[in-house]
Amino acid sequence: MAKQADTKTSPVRGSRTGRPIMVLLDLLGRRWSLRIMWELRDGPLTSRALRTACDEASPTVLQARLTELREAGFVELGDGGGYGLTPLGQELCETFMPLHRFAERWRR
Amino acid sequence: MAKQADTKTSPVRGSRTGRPIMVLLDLLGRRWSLRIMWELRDGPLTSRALRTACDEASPTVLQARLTELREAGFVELGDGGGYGLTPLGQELCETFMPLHRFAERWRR
DNA sequence: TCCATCGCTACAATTATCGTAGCAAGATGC
DNA sequence: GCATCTTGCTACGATAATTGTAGCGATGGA
Repeated sequence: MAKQADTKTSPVRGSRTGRPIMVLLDLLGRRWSLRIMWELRDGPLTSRALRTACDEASPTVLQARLTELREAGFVELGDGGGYGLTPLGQELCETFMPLHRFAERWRR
Repeated sequence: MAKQADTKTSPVRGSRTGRPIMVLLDLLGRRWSLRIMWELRDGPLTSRALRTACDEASPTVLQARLTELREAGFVELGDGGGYGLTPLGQELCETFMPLHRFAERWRR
């Protein structure tokens, strides 16, 4: 791969300040990031199952997001295969849960 | 512009199902969407002030996001100029507030 | 009138994402 | 052994999104 070396996902694309909230908003603002977290909320999925859950999103970008989310510590590759949320990732995911109710109200 | 006609932002790029949560995750998963909501949390900003707050992001995409967020009902253009959150937008923004605390803990 | 700022747009260059195909490694069955 | 399978993951050309710079018409003061 050797695209993103060792830091986070990149020299923080969306913010020069490096404030954690900006880094987080940028990371989650990339395509499929939020969706991936959302789809993993009920438990681990294999890479292909995740792809199916994400409307057959291209494996290229899915792999990229997965790597980023893994480096961020939100997602991990289970020993028996399959991607799942880390405890930290679950915590983050629960932060989004109110979004579900909000979205339902919002559709009108 | 005439790119997105009258529906939401597009025929729901990130999801074919049209489930509100997917539409929302997709909308917020576009670049600068989350950031814009975040920067408007303390009150309205002029388009240029918002641009400054968003690390000089290009006005092209900022306008695009602003239009989408306006069509979604989260942002409005105040009578005296300046973009601000609608009551609905404030509600959504408050949903993100826990993210701030989370991000601070996460940076380590 | 001159100047500043407002919201907003054009346009080319650069990135990111898509879509399809396929790899190597590890199971499983025969 | 040896065919399958499925796993995580990658290559690569085509397409769509984003960037950066410049500037528009309208509005409001001096």
